Amino acid sequence: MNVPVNKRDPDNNKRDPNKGIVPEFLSHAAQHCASCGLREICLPSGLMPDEQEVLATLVDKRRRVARGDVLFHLGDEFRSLYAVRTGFFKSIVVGGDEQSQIGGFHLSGDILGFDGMAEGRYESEVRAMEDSEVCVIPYDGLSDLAIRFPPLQRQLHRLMSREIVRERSVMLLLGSMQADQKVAVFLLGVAERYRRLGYSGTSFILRMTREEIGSYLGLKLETVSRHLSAFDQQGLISIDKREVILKDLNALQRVAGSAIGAGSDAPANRTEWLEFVKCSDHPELN
Amino acid sequence: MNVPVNKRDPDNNKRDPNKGIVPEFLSHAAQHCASCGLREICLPSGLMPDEQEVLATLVDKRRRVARGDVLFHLGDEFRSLYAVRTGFFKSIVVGGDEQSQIGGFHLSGDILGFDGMAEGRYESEVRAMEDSEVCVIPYDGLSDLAIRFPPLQRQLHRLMSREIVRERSVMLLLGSMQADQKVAVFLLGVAERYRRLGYSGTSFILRMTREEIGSYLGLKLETVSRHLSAFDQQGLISIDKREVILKDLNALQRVAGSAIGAGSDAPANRTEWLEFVKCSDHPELN
DNA sequence: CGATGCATTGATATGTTTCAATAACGGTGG
DNA sequence: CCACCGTTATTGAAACATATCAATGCATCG
Repeated sequence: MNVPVNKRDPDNNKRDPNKGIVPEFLSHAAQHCASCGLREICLPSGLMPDEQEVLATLVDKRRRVARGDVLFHLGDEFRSLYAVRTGFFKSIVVGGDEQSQIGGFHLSGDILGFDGMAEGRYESEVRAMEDSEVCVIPYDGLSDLAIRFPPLQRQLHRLMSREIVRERSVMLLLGSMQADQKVAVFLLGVAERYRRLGYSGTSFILRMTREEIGSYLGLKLETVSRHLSAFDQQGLISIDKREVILKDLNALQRVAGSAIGAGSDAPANRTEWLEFVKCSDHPELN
Repeated sequence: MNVPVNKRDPDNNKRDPNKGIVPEFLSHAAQHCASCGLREICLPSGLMPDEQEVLATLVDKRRRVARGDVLFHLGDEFRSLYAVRTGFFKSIVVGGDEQSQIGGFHLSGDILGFDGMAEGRYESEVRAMEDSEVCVIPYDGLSDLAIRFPPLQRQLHRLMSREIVRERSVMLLLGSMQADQKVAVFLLGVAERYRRLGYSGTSFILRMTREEIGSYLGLKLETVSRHLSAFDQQGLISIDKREVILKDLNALQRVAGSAIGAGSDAPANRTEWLEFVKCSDHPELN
C-alpha cells in the first residue's frame, strides 16, 4: 500500500478505493455475486437477482494474488476469466524482441483474460501491483450458462466489446496525442475510474510509478514527470510524488482535447511552455 | 481499383486478392455460407457443414458499399455485424476535438462492428476504400443462434477476442516502436494478410495512401514516405508509388524487431542512417 | 491541357529521449 | 536508532527522431 496511513484524510477519498466496498462481515460468509458490492459494475450487472444467484454457483472460487505475482502468464492455457475484487493489476503486452508495454491498469470490477479466448492461450501477462483478490470465472461453465441465460450472453458480449472500445481509445491516445495531452487524458481517466467506484475523483493516490505511466502512454518516465510538474506549476493539478489533486478540471480537459495556447501572451509551442511555466513561478529571476 | 489492368502480371499475385475467391457463378445462385469461398476464415470457420447451413439462413442479406461510402457511422444504432466479402475498408476511431485516426484496414473475411455491442451504438466509423460488399449479420438472430449452437458462440467469442488481441498489437506498435519499425511491421502485416488469402505475400499493391498509412501508424505521411524510400535504397523492398515487392524478408523482420545497426561501419543513429543510405546510392558524390 | 491529388525530397523547427546528477523516501541490518 | 542502500522522482543539457513547411514531380481525370 502506498497510502500514508498516518495522514489525516478529511475528504475520505484518498484511501484505497477498493477497501470497504464489500463490508468485511460479508466477505467470508456470502461468496455470491448477488451479495457482492461490485455486482453493479461487474459481470452480473444487468442480470436479474435470480440469474445472479445462478451465476454465483459458477463463480464460487476466489484467488489471492500477492503484490508482484502474476495472475496469468503469456502462453498459459486459457481456462478462466477473472473479475478483480480487490487490489490493482497491470496487464502487459509483449512483442517479439524485448518489446513490452503496459496495456492497461485494472481495478475492482474489471474482467481480465478476454485475450485468451482467441487461441486458447493468454496472449498477455497480468501482474498484481498490490495484494489483490479475484473471482475465478471458469470459461466452460460461463459458456454453458450463457446458453441458458441469454442476458448473460449479452452481458458477456457487452464486456468484451467494451474492452475493444477501451483499447481503441488507447490507440487514439498513443497514435495521435502529444505528451501533455496523454498525461492529461491519463489523469482524467484515473479520476473518472475512482469517481465511478464512489470516490471523489479529484484527489487520489497514484498506484503506479512514473515509469509504468510512461509505459502505458508510450512515453519515457522523465517526460511524464516533466509534464506532471508543468501541470502543477500551471495550477491545473497539485502533485507530490504519488498524491494528486486535480484543481482545474476544465483546463485539464482543454489540454486533453488539444487546443494549446488559448491564452494571450503565452508561448506558441510546448517546449517554451514548459520553460515559461517554470520561470513565471520565480518572477524575481526575470 | 488501384490495380493497373494493362500490366502483365506473371506471378498472378498483384490483382485484387478478393477477386476470384468466390467463383462468379456462385455469387448469385448460392448465397450460403456453406458455399462461400471465405467460410474457412470468416464467421463459419470451425462449424460443421450443417451448422453452416443454419448460419446461412441468418446471413442471407448482402450490402454493397461504394468506394468512399460509409458502412456505418459513429453513433449509428447497433443492429448487425458485417462480414467483408469483397473490397477494402478502413475503420476510423474518433476522439473529442477533431482527433481521429485509422484503427485498422479490413479485407475479405474480417468481421466489422464489434464495437457496437458495448453501448448499442457503433463507436467508430467504417468506410469503404473500394467498391465493396459485406454480408449482414443481424445481431439478434446471431445471438439466438449462438444459444442453439454452442460452437457458434465459441466462434463468436474467438473472433471478438482476436480483435482484442489485434488491437493490443497495434498498441504495442504505436506505443513503443520507432518510425522505421512501424513501417516494417506494417509492410510485413500487409504481406501476411495477403499471404493468408492465398496470394504471394511478397508482391502487392498498397490500397491506401501514405497519409492513411501514417494515420494508422501514428506518423505523418512524409515520415512514412521517407522510410519506405530508405527501405528501397537499402534493398529491403522495391517500391514505386503503391507497388511493393518485399525483397529481403529477414532484414525487414530484423528492423521490425528492433536491433538497428547490426552492421559494422554503419551509422549509429537513425537520422544519419537515412542520409547514409541515400549517399551510398551515389558514390560518385563522395 | 490545366487542375487536382498523391508522393518524394530538402531544410528547419519542435517535442521527446537520452544521459547525467541530485534529492527524497522506505526499508534493513548493524 | 541511525547509517546505508536501492528505488523512485525531479531536473538540466544535449542528442535525436519526427513533424512541419515548402518546393517539385508525376500521374490521373475531366
